[in-house]
Amino acid sequence: MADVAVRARQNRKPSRIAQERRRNLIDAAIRDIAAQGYDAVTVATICEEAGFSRGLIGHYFRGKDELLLAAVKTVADELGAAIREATRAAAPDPVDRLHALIRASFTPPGFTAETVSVWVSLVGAARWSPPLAKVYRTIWRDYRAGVARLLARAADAAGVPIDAQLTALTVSHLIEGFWIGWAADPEALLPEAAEACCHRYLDLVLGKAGR
Amino acid sequence: MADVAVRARQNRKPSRIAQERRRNLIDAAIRDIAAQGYDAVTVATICEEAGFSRGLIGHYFRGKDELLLAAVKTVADELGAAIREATRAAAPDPVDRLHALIRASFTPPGFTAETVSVWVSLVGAARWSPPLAKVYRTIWRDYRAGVARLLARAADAAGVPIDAQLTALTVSHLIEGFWIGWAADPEALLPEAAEACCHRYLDLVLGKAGR
Amino acid sequence: MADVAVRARQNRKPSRIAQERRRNLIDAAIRDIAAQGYDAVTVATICEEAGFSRGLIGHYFRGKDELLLAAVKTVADELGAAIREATRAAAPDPVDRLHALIRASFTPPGFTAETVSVWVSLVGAARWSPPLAKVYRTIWRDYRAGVARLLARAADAAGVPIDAQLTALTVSHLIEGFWIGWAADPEALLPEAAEACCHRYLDLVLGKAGR
Amino acid sequence: MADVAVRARQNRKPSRIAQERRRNLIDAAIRDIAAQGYDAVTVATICEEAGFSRGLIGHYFRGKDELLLAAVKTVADELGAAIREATRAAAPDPVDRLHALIRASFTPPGFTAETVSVWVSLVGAARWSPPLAKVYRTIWRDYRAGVARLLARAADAAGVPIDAQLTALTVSHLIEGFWIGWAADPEALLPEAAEACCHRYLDLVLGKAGR
DNA sequence: AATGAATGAGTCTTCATTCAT
DNA sequence: AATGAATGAAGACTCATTCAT
Repeated sequence: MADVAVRARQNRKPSRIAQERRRNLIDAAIRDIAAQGYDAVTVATICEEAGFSRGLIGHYFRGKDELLLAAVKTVADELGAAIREATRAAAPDPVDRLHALIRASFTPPGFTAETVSVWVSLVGAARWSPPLAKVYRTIWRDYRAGVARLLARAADAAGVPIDAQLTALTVSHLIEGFWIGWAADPEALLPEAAEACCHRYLDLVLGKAGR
Repeated sequence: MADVAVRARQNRKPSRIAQERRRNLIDAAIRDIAAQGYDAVTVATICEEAGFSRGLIGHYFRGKDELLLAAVKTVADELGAAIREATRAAAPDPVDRLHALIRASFTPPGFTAETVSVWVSLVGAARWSPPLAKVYRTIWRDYRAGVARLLARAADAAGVPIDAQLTALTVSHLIEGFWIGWAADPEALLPEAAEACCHRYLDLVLGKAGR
Repeated sequence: MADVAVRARQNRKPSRIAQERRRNLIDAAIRDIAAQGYDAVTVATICEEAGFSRGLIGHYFRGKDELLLAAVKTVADELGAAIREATRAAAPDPVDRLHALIRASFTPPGFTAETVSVWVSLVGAARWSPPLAKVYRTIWRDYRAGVARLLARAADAAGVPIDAQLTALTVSHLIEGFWIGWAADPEALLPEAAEACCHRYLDLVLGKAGR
Repeated sequence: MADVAVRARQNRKPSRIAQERRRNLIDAAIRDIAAQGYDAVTVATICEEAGFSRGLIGHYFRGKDELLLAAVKTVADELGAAIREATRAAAPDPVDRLHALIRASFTPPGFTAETVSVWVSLVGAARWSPPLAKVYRTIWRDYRAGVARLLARAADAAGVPIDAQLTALTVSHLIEGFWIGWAADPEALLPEAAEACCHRYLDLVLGKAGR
C-alpha cells in the first residue's frame, strides 16, 4: 500500500529528496491556485506546474486533499512568519511595530498574489472543512493576539484609553477585508491605498490625527 | 433544441410558472451553498433541495454555471436592496443613516448565513470568473458610493474634514472583513461585536469619541 | 450525491426499470466473470457486456464492489433455489431426493459455467472479505442442513446407522471439490463423471453397493 | 536491458545470492497471499514483507506475474513433495499409505494456511491463465495417479473390486473440497473433522466399515 | 411542465515497471 | 547488489448534461 510507504517516510525521517519533492509540489500547488483559482486546480495541473508526472503526488501525499491542506498550511505559516519578522525588525516602539505590521501585511513576502489567493481559498472553505478551519483559527488567534499586545502597549504609552481587544479585532478584520477585496478585484484596489487606510486608522485610534 | 426554449422563455415573456421555477431553483441553490459549501453543491443536490427532479434545471437555465451565477446575482441584489432600504428607513441625518447602514450589514435580512455564504463564494471566485467579477464590482461600487456620499455629508455637518473616498473604502472593507471572518469561523466572532466595532470606527472618524 | 439517489430508489420502491437495470448489470457481471475471470472484470467490461455506458453503474449500485457482491448473492440464491427445486420435484423418497440433489448439482440451471465461475470467485475471496464470507456461510449452512436431513431419513429408512452430520459434510465437500476441479480444468473432468462419483458415494454410504 | 541480466541469471547459473533472493521474494509472496488475499497483494507489499525495496523484484523476476507464478509453483511442488514424503514414510501397506496420504493432506507442512491460500488462488485463476492451468494439471495428475495406484493395490489386497480411477477421482476431489471449504471459512470446518471424513470414506470404500 | 434514465468526459487514485545511482 | 524516485497506463467514480416520455 502506498499508505505504508507514505507513512514510513513521513514518520521516520523524510529524506532530503522527499522533503524537496513535497516542497516542490506544495509550491506548484500554491502557484496553481493563484493562477487558475482553487476550483480549477487539478492533480494534473499541479504536477505539470511542478514539472513532474501525475503519479508523483501519490508518493509524497496521501492524496490531493492532503497536498492542498499542506499548501494552505505552508502559506499560513509563512505569512505569519513574514509578519512577525517584519514586526520584530522594526523599532521597539509599539506604534512603530504596529505600522510595520501593517506595512508587512501589504508588501511581499507576506502579501503576494500567491499568498492572497491561497488565503481566499482558505477563508472560503474553512466553514465546511474542519482541517482548514483549524488552520484559519490558529493563524488568526496568533495574529490578533500580537496586534492586541502591541495596541495595549501603544495606547498605554500614548495615554489613550482604548479597548485593545476590540481594536485588535477591528485592525485584523480591516486588513483581512482589504486582502479579500484585493483578491476579488485587484484592479480596483491598490495595496498602497489599503495600507494607507490601515495606517490612518491606527493613527486615528491612537489619537494621532489622520482621518 | 432546449436552447431555443430557454431563450424563448427568458427573452420574451417568462411565464409565471417559469419565473417561479427559476426562483425555486435559485433559492435552493442559495440554501445549498450555505449548507454544504460552494464546492459541494451539485445539480442533484440543488434540485433535491428544491424538491424537483434533476432534469428540471435544463428547462430554466442554460446549465449549472448560469444557475449559480443567477443565485449570486440574486443575493447581491437583495443584499444591496436590504441595506439601501434600511438606510432609507432611518432618520434623514447622514450619521444616523450610516449607523443604520452598518446595523443593516449585520442583521437580517441583509446579513444571514445564506447571504454571507454566497458572498464568500462570490469573493473567492470573482478573480478567476469575469461574470462573477462583474457582479462583485457592481454591487461594490454602489455600496461604496453610497457610503462615501453619506460620509461626505456627515463630515460636512460635523465640521470634520475627512477624505470621504478613503474613509468609505475603509468602512466598506472593514465590514467585508467582518463578513469574511464570520463566514470562516462563525463561533469566534459575534455579529454584534463586529457591528459594534464598525459603529465605533464611524464615531471615531466623525470625531464622536469611541475607541 | 448519487448516494442519496441510490438509497432513495433502493429504500422506497425500486421502479420497474431500476430493478431491470440492476438485473441487467448483475447478469452482465456474471457473464463477464465467467468469460474473463474475476480478476479481469472491470466496470467498463461489465457495462459493455450489459450494453450500457460506463456511468450507468453509479445509478444503480454504490460502486463496483456492491455490484459484484450482488452478482455473487444472486448466483448463490439461484443456485440454492435450483437445487431445492429439483430436490422437491423428485419422488418423496429421501434417497431419490438425495440423488436428485446430486443430479441438480451437476446439471443446469444449478450447474453452469457461469454459476461455477462465480462460485469459485466467491470461495477464493470469502476468507478476506466479510460480506462474501457471509454469503458463503449462509448458502453452505442451508445446503448442508438439507443434505443432513435427507440423509438421516434415508439412513433411517434403510436401517443403516450413519453419522448424518459427518456424512452431510462429506457429500457437500465432495460436490464442492468437483465444482472447483471442473472450474480449474474443465477439460479434465466431465460433470457426468463427477456426478457419477457422488451417486456412487451415496449408494455406498447407504449400503446400496457401488464403489 | 534488465531483460538480459535476468535471463543471464536465470539461464546460466543463478548465483547463490540470486537463488536466495528469488526464494526470499517467493516466500514473502506466499506469506502475503495468505495474509491479505490474492487480490490484495502488491509488488510493494511483497517486497516489504521480504524486507527489501520495491525495485528488487525487477532484478530477479521478469515482473509481478512471474513472481506469483513462481510462488504458486513452489507451493505446488512442496505440497506434492510433502505428501509423497509422508506417504513414503508410512508402512509399505497400501492402505496405511493411503491413510498417511490423507493425514498429510490435513497436517503441516503440506497443509498450512499459506499452502491452502495459495492453492485457492491457483484454483480460482487456473481457468483463465494457461500457465496456472498447467501447474494445476501437473500436480493434480501426479496426485491422482499416486492415489489410484495405491487404491488399486489396496483393493487387490483386500479383495474388494473397485474402480480405482473413479475412486481416486473421488478421494482427490473430496480432499480438495475440504481444502477449499476450509479456506473459505476456516472457523466452520476443523481440519481434523475433514481428515476424519476422508479416512472414513477410505475405510468405507475398502470395505472396512466406517460410515 | 416535469421526470429520471442514460451518457461520457473529467478527475483522482493505484500500482507495476523502469532506471539512475 | 540494492535502492527508491519517477513514470504513466489503467481503473473507479462523479456529475453536468441530454433527451425520450
